[in-house]
Amino acid sequence: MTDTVASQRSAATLHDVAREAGVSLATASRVLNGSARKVAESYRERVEEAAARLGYTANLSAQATARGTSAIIALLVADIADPYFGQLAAGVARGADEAGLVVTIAITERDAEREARLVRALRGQRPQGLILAASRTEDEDGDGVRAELDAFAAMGGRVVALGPGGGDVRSVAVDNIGGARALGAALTGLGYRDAIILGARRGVRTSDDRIAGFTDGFLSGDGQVLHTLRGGFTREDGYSLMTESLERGVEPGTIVFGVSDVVAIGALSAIRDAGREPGPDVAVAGFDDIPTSRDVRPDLTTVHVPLEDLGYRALRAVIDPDWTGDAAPLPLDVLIRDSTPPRA
Amino acid sequence: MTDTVASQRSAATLHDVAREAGVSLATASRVLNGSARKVAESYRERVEEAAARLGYTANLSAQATARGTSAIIALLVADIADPYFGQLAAGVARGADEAGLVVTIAITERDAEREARLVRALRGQRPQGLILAASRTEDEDGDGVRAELDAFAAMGGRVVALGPGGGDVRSVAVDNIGGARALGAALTGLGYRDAIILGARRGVRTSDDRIAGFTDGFLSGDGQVLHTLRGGFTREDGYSLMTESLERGVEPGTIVFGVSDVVAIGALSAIRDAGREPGPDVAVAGFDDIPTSRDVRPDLTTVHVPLEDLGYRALRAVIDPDWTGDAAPLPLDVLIRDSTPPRA
DNA sequence: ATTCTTCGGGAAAACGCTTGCCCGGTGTCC
DNA sequence: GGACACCGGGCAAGCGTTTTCCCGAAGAAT
Repeated sequence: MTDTVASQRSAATLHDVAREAGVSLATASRVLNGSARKVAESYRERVEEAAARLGYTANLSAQATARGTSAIIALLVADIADPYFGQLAAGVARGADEAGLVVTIAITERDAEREARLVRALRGQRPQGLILAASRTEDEDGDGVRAELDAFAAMGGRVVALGPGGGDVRSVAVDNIGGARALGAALTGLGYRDAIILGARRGVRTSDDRIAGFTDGFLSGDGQVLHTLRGGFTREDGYSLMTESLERGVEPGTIVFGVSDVVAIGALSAIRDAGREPGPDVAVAGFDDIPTSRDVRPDLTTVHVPLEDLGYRALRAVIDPDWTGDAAPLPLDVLIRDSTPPRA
Repeated sequence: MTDTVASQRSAATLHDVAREAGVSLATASRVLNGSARKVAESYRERVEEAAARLGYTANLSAQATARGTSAIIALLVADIADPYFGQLAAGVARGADEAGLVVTIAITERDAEREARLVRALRGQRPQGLILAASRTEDEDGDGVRAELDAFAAMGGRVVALGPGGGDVRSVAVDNIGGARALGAALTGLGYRDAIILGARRGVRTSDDRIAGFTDGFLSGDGQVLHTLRGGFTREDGYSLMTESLERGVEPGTIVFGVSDVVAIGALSAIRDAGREPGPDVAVAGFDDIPTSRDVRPDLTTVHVPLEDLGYRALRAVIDPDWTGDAAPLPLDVLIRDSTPPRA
């Protein structure tokens, strides 16, 4: 009986391969795990055969300790079940796969303290880079995170954030302000004059930017923002904020802007549950263009954000040693759909 | 100027901490990285202070090589942007976080060869366990994967699959057959007699089970399955399969069963785009109860699958050294909603 | 024929950590 | 007061790799 893969209780080591092939450790290493040095063809074959026979796979941890650098990218998201982050993650994963990197994922649950803890824990992996997709907040409570990030950068790790960067943090940004402004303007063009905004907590950068942009665009088209409600980024937040709004009273023909599609979709449900009809009666617009935005009825007017592509870019930005940054934030396109029918 | 975190270009090592604290490497290790042995309080303090001062975080790779075991769980999904896998991943991530484990994620893109390659690559990380959430197919083309899995198990890694396990593979299963059967029966109870099934490729276990169960339940309620179309698991598959069906001609009052909500939602769109009305005219039912199923109109009749919980269980199953397996597949509940109005 | 290069295999020293073992100092028991 | 546990710090041998040297052989140049 030959010494097959299944017969051993723990993984074959490079040592095993070298012995099996009758060569030195050094030679085996050079053959199997990419080295600049040449190895004679006869040796190469022997080693490769031995490796195949033993089912050898390099121990990445050992490789990382020896090389002093890992093949890991860490990805931090607020909530992986949220389609926004799901698509982002898909882009990151694709890029990582192309580059032969492994991605480890951590969930912040939108909690700054937790986020700091996670960055610290991830630091232990000595990843090549860290992609921060969790919603960045203004500095106040983000200090812990900031400190961990600096520590990470100081030990030679690259950090890229989706959204504003700063300091050692590279940034892949979309033009939230411009996109929201265009949306606001387009809506006044459709005849809307009164708006309600459903946003996240003050200080959450993405939300703040979208609110500011929308307000700007809507005002410039002679509209007025009746009020801005603050909650969070989830469907439930959208639902409860909208319910609150409806209780205060919402005139027919008002447009409700949710700072993300998920929020807007929650609002849609709330409107329906209050016995009103989204679209004709109360118009709704979102932001992100997640796939679901096309599947709800009425389908959702929104601003397209190329999420998957963004994730991919973030990955590129993090692995490129001399990344200079994108010139400007990515411009975004408005998509008018049925949830905002023209008011004549 | 003190020797602060930011002043070094690479991470502080345990050696640095030990020197800074004036103790041996062994003592520093025992204080910082959990050991059964006690260390005098005075020493402990010195070490902890030094570690804090230097911003020390243990190098997980080195730890893994030294200990011979990592703190990693590998998760294999077909497509992380799909809400099904997103929720699953959320559950896995939660469990891993609780257990102090890191999860690395890989995307199979529903390609068996790719899946085999990924398992092999992940093996290099020597993870404690592997969670296989990518759709399992019958053995024919899965041989490569099977072999890699065996190799993984042989070197001491635990594997759990969502769906059927077998061999060294632990399994966390839901009762797809029973759930689908109950759905089929419930629909005949609502007065439906003619069904069309939109499924994935033959051989994809989950799809096959759901089709079999549904057919069984529907027939037993005196219904008939007009035809079963095969495609894939995505929204686009649902859309194109439904379009194909509509071209063949679909009588009013027919029920369309999509093997997943995503497929069903694609069908919904196709029906609408063909100028027909989902629900009253052509009824639709799905499977999984993803959040979106409640947001589409008409909201989708489906079978609830506790995805997040399932992910969590999978994680538990993979880390528990003496896991005995759940007695039976988890029973599933049918949710009748507006997409299948009663006919009578 | 002699000296220089070049080539490529192997020995061994890292990498950053854990852990088995030794050993000196206390406290306990008879 | 002596024999005997304990206790707990430190030394050093690992863990599975990579990579720097060293060195002998073979070919090139003189």
